[in-house]
Amino acid sequence: MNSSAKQPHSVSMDRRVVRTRRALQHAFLKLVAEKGYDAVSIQDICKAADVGRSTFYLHFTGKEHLKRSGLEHLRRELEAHRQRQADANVSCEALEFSRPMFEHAKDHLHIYRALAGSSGGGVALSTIRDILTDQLRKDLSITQVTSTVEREFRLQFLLGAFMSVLTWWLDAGAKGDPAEIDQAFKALALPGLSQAKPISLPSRPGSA
Amino acid sequence: MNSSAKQPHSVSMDRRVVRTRRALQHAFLKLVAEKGYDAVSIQDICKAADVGRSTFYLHFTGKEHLKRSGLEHLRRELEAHRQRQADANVSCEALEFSRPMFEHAKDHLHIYRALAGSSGGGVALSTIRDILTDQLRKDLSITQVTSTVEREFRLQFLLGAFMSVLTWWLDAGAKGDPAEIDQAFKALALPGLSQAKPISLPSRPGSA
Amino acid sequence: MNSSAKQPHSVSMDRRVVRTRRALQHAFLKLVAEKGYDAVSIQDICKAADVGRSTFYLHFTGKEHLKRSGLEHLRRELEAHRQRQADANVSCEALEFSRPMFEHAKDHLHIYRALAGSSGGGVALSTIRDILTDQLRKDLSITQVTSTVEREFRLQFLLGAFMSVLTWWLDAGAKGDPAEIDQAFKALALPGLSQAKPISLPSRPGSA
Amino acid sequence: MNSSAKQPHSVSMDRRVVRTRRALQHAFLKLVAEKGYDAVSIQDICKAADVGRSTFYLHFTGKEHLKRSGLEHLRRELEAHRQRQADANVSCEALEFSRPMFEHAKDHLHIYRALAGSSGGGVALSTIRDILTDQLRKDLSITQVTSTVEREFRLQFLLGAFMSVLTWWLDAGAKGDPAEIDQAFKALALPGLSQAKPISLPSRPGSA
DNA sequence: TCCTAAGCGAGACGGTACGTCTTGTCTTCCA
DNA sequence: TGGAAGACAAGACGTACCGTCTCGCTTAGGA
Repeated sequence: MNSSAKQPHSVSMDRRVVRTRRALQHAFLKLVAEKGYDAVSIQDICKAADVGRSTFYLHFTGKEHLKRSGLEHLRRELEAHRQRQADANVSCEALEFSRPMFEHAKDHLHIYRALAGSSGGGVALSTIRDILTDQLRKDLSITQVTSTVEREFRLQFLLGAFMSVLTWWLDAGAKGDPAEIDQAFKALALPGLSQAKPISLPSRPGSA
Repeated sequence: MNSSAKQPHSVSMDRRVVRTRRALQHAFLKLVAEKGYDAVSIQDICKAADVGRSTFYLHFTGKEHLKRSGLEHLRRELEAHRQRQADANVSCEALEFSRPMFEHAKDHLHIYRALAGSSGGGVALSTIRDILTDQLRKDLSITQVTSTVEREFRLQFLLGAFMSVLTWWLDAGAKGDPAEIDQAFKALALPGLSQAKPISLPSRPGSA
Repeated sequence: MNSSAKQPHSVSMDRRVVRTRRALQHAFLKLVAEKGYDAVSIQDICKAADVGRSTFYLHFTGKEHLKRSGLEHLRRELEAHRQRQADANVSCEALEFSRPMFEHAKDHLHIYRALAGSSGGGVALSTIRDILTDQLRKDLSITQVTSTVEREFRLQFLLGAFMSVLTWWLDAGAKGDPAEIDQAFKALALPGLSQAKPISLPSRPGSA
Repeated sequence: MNSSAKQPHSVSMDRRVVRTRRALQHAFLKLVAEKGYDAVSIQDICKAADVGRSTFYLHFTGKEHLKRSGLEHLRRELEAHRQRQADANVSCEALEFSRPMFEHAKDHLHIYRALAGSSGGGVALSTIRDILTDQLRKDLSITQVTSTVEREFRLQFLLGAFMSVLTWWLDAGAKGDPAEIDQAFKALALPGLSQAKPISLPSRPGSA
């Protein structure tokens, strides 16, 4: 009963279990936001959630697992959100990934600030980045860029820039309409991308 | 005797001290590259450096201190490198920070891969980022951008993109001439920057 | 429903209950014989008996209770056996307790080896000893020994010797006729007892 | 540095180590006397000795080890005591083991009561028994008894009786001269032994 | 050249946290 | 609706590090 994926969320799951997990996840977010991921011990979480430490291990294998359980939830939400966006908005311009992300972040500000803001140490940044990587890769594959290296290079550039901007925006309170920040981001990013000139790069920089 | 700054480097410093510190720093880099920063315990470092654990605490207050001591060294080197570059090359184009950085990274590849590569978990990324922030801020302050917010936004964008590209390049082995990757980076970054249109942003997104 | 004494054995007792208890007691004996009393956890017993752990607590208050429940059964059997012997055999020589005990042990060898043999750690030795103490006390009270202290001293001597011999005999497989070992035991014990000389002992060594 | 046997007792051993071990052993005895061996947790011992729990594990592998360390000490002492007795008293009558034992027990009453008395649950009884077994075996081997089985049988009888008497005597406060109780013990034991008649026993009751 | 101050190793020590295990109670769910 | 399943709190276990400390030995660098 350890995996959060085992039970499709509250389908015939003991109500105590639901209660306990929610308490743990909530306490986790709170503490991470306060002290940063590394400084939060499992004991802290249990104390904050008012849950016995052994009970913690009935549900999660460790701090890492608890974190991932939350992120998995996030991923599913984001994926759904993106899908809805894509369905509604046909005018699929380039860099489709950024807008839904900003919107979703604003909608779940408290979570994102804990997991992606500078408080909390950006625990989940790499996970979010992975999620976005998938999407962006698709976006770029349909462009005119032929070289794999060139494509990967642009991927890194865009994602780095985006994650940085996202974190900054979250830290600042995510004020304003997500559309605004998205527009600003694209204003900086697109001109460079549209440059046809495929800069020469070492033919095979590696795969790591 | 704890601070590395106390002694102006090898001026009348006991040779044993030098030996010990070097051994510790070397072991630290090796282990971080192998297992990642968090997974390296002080005990590991001492064992690898063949240094008594209590001796460690004669020189450093903890793992964090040891890391910073190495980065301080790096910072000074980088600063010097930048200065030399600036003196020699008068054609100060924009985004002056990137080129020296790529070069310095390639020159000290083994250190950078341990501290900034994905192995090692990017321990020093934030420190490097801080170093670059100072420089980039100066670069941007002389541009036409007036709004503080707009400037900060561009800063985040550029640094994020740069750090991402740098890490990627390092992970791939830092093949090719630093000038090449620098050129590629600027090709993506500059067009967006030169856009005069200062995108409207929430007047005061924050200060963090 | 906890006490085994509550129901006078199979008088209108739910057959499922009987089944469950028997399963637990059986598993208990098996495991004690295998690993010794202390090393057997309630979890082990339940697993071996294929009974839910909470069910265990419906019938017994703990491991100790389970053990006693078995011994109570034993005590009743032993008492009955003794009575039968006494009725049949009128030639009540001294040390009447030993013979029925050896016989009963041989008759229920598997139980005795688990509870009194060196495997199992002699869990029940003290209980058996208590049972025998009652009987022996009566035997001794009719002898010529007057001093309470002297009587107690002889009690301890005899019981200690008997329990030790019994355990040894059980560990060795309880081979041979119980009458033989009983005869041997008495041959060592009786001469000393028949000595009339009441050795001087500190008038009141205590009461424990 | 875990074994108490490694260092011949305070020969160049860190005084802190001596202090800590003594504190632990002392606390152990006290608690065992109070609550019985099983009910004493390592945490209790550490708290009572005012020693960090991790420090405990620097010296002992567990409760068992701590117990044995004390008994090892006891064994050496007893052996020495026996030797002294044997040297002084040439009139080596039979059953030489009992007298020194009673004397030693009286000399170290507080230890014996904790480890062998009924309070404390007779933690060390089996160990003491083992020690005595060696000695008694020698005593019996020089008697006229030829059969191995017969000899083993007498061994069990005597040891059982002796341990029982010893425990009883300790529980009662070990009042009186050790010589008195020893004399009483021998008065019960010797007549049976001197009986020449080697009772028939199953030729080979086993070896366990 | 010596000898004195330091660097150093070894490791004892009290802590904190870990992940595991067992116990006895209490609650949910299902047949 | 009563009993089985199992969630739960409590707390001990043995391990791993941490940071502090004391102890002697070695050794470098100034007298």
